[in-house]
This record gives sequence, structure tokens and C-alpha cells, in this order.
Amino acid sequence: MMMSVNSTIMESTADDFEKTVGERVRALRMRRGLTLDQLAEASGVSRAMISRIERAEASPTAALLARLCSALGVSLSVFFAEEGGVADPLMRRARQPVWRDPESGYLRRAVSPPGTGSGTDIVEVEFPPQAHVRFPGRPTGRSQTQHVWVFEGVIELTVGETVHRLEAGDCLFMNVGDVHAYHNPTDAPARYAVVIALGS
DNA sequence: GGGTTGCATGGTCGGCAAGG
DNA sequence: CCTTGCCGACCATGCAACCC
Repeated sequence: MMMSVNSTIMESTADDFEKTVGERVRALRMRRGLTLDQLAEASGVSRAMISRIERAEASPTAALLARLCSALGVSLSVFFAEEGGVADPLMRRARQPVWRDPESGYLRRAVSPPGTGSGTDIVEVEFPPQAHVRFPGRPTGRSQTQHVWVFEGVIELTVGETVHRLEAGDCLFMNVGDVHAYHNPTDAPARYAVVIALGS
């Protein structure tokens, strides 16, 4: 299925990927006038780790990258999309940035066009069988909400203390800042969309 | 003060042997 | 042959010392 196309693209860009992430992190940090120390404190990631990520000596996991993006005030999709440059209202599938979490193997596709000024981001996720991803809560997080809409397979979504089992067609609303975790309890990959509403 | 690097630590994964 | 447990290798991460 489409995974094969994506993985081919991933292979070809894998070498540059860490470099791109590092450059993006550094650029966003500089733009906000933050030092490594300040970003480390805001994100909960040590400044040594941030330094290594910026210099492409380490590849961050999804959870770690999410914390950095949160501290930098951008969503993950904005983080990946901005490298594209010019704002174009049409985002062809071939140009949509794809990212693979080294920890869980999940594949994240930034679907919505960047730079449109829209307060909404749409992300498509391919979630491998039996995979786990956990996002730590952000006590000082600004108001950011999201809908998780499942297309195929099953996802167990833990929000706070509650575990929601989502099947094809199900849609869950939640605050991004809450502690949440994704788990695919089946032997088949799951596919879902995340629609993120950015806080003001 | 800001950024980099050496080193230790904890977790995960694959290989391998023993037991059923 | 399959499962289970052990062990070593590897990797991400953070602390602290170091350099500029």
C-alpha cells in the first residue's frame, strides 16, 4: 500500500533528516531568542540533548520532539512543514512532509499546507501493530485541542486516567496538553487523522 | 554566559542456549 | 520445533566538566 511509497521516500531522505530537524530546531530557537538553557528549562529536555539534536548527533523520539515543539510554540506539523518555504494553499501528497518516529516506528504525514494562517493543522498517521507512543503532559501548555479520527484499525488512546478504544470511524476530542498515549493493540496497522486547533 | 563533549546510566533489541 | 530466559551490544539521554 502507500507505506511502500513513503518508506522509499524515507530511505532517500533519511541521511538528511536529522540535519533538517537540527536546523529547524536551531532556527526556531534563535528566532525566539532562546538559549539552550532556556529551551531546556521550557521543554524539560536537557540542553546537552538539544545541542546534539541541533548538530544532528542525535535523532529525537516523537515524545521528545513534541516537547521541544511545544516549548518553541509550534505544532509538529508546522515544525515539519515550514522548511517547504512558500505558502501554497494546495499541498500535493508528494510534497507532504513525512516523518518516522525512531522509537515506535509510527509514520506521521503533515497533510495541511503550511503558512496559510489557518489555526488548524491536519496530520495523517500510520501506526504500526503493537506500537506505543506516549506524550508527557505540559502543565503550562497553552490551550491547544485536537480531534483524533480513526480510518482503519484500532487505536487505544489514553488521556489522563481514561483509556479510549477507537475503531474505524470513531473520533475523539482532547486537549493536547494532557498526558496522552497511543497504543495499537492489534496485529494490523492503524491509520488515523489528527486535526489540531492551535490556541491563540 | 553559551555551547560542546566525555562519561555513566537505563532501556531495548537481537542472538543464543537450555528446557519443554 | 517452539518457548523462555539470559547476556551482550547498541542507542537515547542527562549530568557535569570543559572550551570559547
